[in-house]
Amino acid sequence: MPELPEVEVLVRHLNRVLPGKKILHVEVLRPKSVRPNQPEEIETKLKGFQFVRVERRGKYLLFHCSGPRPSHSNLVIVGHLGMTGRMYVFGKIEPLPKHAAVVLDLGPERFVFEDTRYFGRFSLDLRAVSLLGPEPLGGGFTSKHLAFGFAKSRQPVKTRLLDQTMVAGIGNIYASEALFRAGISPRRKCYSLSALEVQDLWRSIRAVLRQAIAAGSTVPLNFAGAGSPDGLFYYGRGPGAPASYRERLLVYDRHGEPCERCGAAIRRITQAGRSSFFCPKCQR
DNA sequence: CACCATGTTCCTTG
DNA sequence: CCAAGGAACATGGT
Repeated sequence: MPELPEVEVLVRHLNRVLPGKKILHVEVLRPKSVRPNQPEEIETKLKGFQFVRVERRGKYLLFHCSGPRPSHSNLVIVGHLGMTGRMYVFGKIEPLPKHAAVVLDLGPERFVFEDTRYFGRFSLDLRAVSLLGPEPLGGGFTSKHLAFGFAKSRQPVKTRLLDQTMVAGIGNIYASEALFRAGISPRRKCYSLSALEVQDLWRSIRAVLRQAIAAGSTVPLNFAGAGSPDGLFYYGRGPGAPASYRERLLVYDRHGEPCERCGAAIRRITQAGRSSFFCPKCQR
């Protein structure tokens, strides 16, 4: 589920339900999900703490918590959804999902971090967060910043956009979408982009992310979905995807379909081991 | 069985 | 030394 817009929508939701809730008990069912911490460490350190607010940094979720006594220092739990992670607050009657990784007892409810592939995290390790580049929708991300990040790079621009230390939160879907919007081929070398192209791309990145957040915010999320916490948010383009979502992805996973703008067939290529989608006619 | 998947990190290569 | 590419991680869908 993991690019910036999806995490942003999730964070907004969690901020409506988590603040003020106290962690009465912690259960780590998948030790890998809390790495590099130990399960016992997580279970003992989190117990008794209370959620204050949830913050997003790139694709990371930062759960700010306060201790049971003022003498306790505050605590930040670092969450990341990986490829398949989900987080939600459930009534206790609901059965735990097959791949529940961490469960927090909140009293009448329970917070669940579920992660099929266990690429995600729920730890106390802030190192990766400290290395992140600026927020693409924040003031620290300017077209000059982007130009600087491209200046000496011989990487294809698509690959570079996925570097979280340059700018935080862009993933495989929105990298392709932003390049399509800007009319730039994913294969272009970073240093070859003109100042105007960089500015177009900068604008496109922000527009694409903003639109996705807006779309996700309008989808009726069902975080209490009975047995199917997935009814809430679908991040692909399958038959289960909300129409608003499907329509917004103009090139991603549309290999062979006609380009929305010119009708040419969308192409799929592999870059740095990952699929990129683009219109060979519109994007140069 | 083969190939694909929204991400990050580690190791190797050049 | 650095940049870039690829594999690994683990599971499920097609």
